[in-house]
Amino acid sequence: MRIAELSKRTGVPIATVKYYLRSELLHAGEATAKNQADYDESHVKRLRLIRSLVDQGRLSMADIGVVLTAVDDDSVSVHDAFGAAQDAMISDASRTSAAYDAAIVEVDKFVRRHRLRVRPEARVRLMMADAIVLVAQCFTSDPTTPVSSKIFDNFVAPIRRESEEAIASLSTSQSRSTLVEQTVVGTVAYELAANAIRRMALEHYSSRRFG
Amino acid sequence: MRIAELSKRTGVPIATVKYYLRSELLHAGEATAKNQADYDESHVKRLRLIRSLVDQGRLSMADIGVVLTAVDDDSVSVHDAFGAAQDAMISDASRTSAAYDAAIVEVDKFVRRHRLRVRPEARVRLMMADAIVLVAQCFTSDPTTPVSSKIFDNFVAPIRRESEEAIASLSTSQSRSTLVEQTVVGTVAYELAANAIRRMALEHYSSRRFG
DNA sequence: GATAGTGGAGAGTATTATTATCTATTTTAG
DNA sequence: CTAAAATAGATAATAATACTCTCCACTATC
Repeated sequence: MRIAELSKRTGVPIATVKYYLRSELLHAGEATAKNQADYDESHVKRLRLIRSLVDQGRLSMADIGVVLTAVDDDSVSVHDAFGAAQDAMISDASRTSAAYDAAIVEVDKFVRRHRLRVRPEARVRLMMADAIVLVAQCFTSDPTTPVSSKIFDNFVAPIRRESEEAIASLSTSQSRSTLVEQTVVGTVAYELAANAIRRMALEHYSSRRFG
Repeated sequence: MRIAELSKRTGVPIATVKYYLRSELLHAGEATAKNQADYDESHVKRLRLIRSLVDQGRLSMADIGVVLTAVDDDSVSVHDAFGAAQDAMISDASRTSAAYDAAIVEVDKFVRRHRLRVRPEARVRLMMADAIVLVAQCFTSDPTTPVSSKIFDNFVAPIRRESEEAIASLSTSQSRSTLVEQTVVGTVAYELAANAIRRMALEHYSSRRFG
């Protein structure tokens, strides 16, 4: 198909498609002439993936580039690619305070206590530390002393069950890149859904108590 | 305290504090002279809240303004303020496709099935619809036919338990604005933590299967 | 009494994600 | 076959956002 149809099928303006091509987020179509190229379903799929990461995942173009590189690089295993993609999906805020250092210690305890196989350098540890700092800052009188990671212990069991199932349900008949892709989008979709459900539940119980 | 100390205690640059004052996200200090004002703990607290919403909640200044208005307006009940704040915490993407209309129908079914007291106009419904569209787009061959909301049914029970507890644990001895504030920050903190834990669990099980 | 800090207002800047323009083709409709 | 429409690719322009800087007329402090 030509660019006009690609644009129509995905709802992404032609100028934006060209921009993604230039940025190498989208692979070039098959050239048929000096100023003609042929796009296929893989372009539609990739475009949808990019838009999902922009709109729902709220990733920057740079981070999307890292995620897509991880998806596409065949020399990297599924697990490593997924790790790289996950790292790219975590913002790089400053995180340079005493509270952070203390929070990181709590995260390490948490990981050990639950025997989670998480890389020591995995950025998801920073994400968890963010949460701990946030709770300390807004729910305690002294924001500098860290909150114990035990307050999150009750979350672990149900989340583990669900995520184990999510990984198990991936079909190995899929190509490597599709597996990574699905895990990435699945992460975004799951988080959206789970957060939405909790917000609904909060509104429900808030209504009962305060409404 | 003067602005320099306020800046030092919160890590927010003076120029930025002034910007928040101008934008009315931060209330003015008590004026002691034509060019002097006195700031107190309430300013420190508010500044931390703003930074949390910027850094972790990824809200725009405009949306933070809406949230803070809901927090501050004493004429609105805790429940209504919380609803307004939650609405402001959901992005306003386009959401104009056939797939969306179908997804919204699924969300309504979901809300009814679980007997959740959620306002018909609550924007969290759009958030849930986003998740359904995303799953349809990336896990099915035909992205236009909607995915059933039942795929999320298993999430509900544990999330309900946790959120019921979260609402119950709020101390009524707190001021109205503090209650709303804590629910807002709590939402951000919880989502951060829960998402982080799931990502850790995903890495764990991915490591077992693919590592 | 010199030096540094302050409130307030307005202008300036950096970044990001597009969107527009231009040129040299190529396709396509009449 | 030919004129209008579309395309690739490159460069420039734009819109929005979140700051950051510069002034100025004071005020505090050493």
